[in-house]
Amino acid sequence: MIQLTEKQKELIESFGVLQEQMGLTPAAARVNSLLTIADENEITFDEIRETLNLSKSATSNALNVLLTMENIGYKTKSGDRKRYFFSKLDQWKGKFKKDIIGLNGYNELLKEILKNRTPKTKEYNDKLNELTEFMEYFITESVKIIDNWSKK
Amino acid sequence: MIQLTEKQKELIESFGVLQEQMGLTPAAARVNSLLTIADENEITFDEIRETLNLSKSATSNALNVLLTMENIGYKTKSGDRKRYFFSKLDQWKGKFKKDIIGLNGYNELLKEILKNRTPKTKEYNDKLNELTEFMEYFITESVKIIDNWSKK
DNA sequence: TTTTTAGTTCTTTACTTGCAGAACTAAAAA
DNA sequence: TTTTTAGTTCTGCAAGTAAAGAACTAAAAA
Repeated sequence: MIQLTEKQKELIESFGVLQEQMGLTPAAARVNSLLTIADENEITFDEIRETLNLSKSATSNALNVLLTMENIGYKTKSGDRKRYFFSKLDQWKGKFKKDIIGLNGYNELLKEILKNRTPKTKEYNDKLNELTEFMEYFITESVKIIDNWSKK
Repeated sequence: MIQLTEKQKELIESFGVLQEQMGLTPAAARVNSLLTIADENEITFDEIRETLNLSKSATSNALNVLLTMENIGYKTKSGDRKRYFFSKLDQWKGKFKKDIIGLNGYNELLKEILKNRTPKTKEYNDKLNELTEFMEYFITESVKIIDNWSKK
């Protein structure tokens, strides 16, 4: 059982809620929050289960989701079968970049919509065109921004 | 009933799927797609209902969701009680900006987590600190990018 | 005044989700 | 060889959602 201050419990809940809004299940959001907030950086399956009052299945599924998203990782210790889970913070920049580049797919569809529009609605088509150009601009410039940070 | 080419039907489906992934319900996603793709820029409640084979309630709810999100708008014509719905494309830039500025809330929480961490895990705390600095940098730079486009 | 129009709201149903609890498994320990 | 450990997978349920259909409503038309 991981000892948590009241403040930490509170932070786990609010950070948990934020992450639910970003698509995680309640259980996965709490596990990720715990690993981000707790003083001990490496926490075992059973400690997580006990601390968050989750069932084994919920714990197992949450951890596996977070592992495949690479939000967390784990290490092992020789002569010890347990896995020690920890929060990975360094995937953030990569995720930002991926999300932004993902907008390309959206933009490609917008362009195809534009290509297939009647020429009669010029005003609307112009707006649509401006939007695709904006998105293209935004994507390339944002990626530049992110890459520039890494160079600092 | 709005006449649609096979290509348009196909585009409505693929654009619909994309928008479901962005959080819209299937019905709302199709309505938004229809308003984006159809040749006629202004479409009535009943035309939408018929074209997409939706119930009145589904149509009503979808339209109201899209209206409050400001994804669509409507106009009226004097001596005609119907509302004529259309796709708003110009909200996109604003939404981008809002989403990015919304990251501030996330970042504030990360900062508070950092403030409440034990000083013992220096390496981890440093990473967390770099993350919050990166987010701050990313937010201000992205907003600049967006504002620069508007000035062009 | 009654009927029609243009929707909205309520009720019910089919389906999905998140999780608990129990059964299971594979490796290590006893 | 049996038991324990460290989980995973399966089953079932409670709660939540999306949408159909029907009942309703407010304004306009007849």
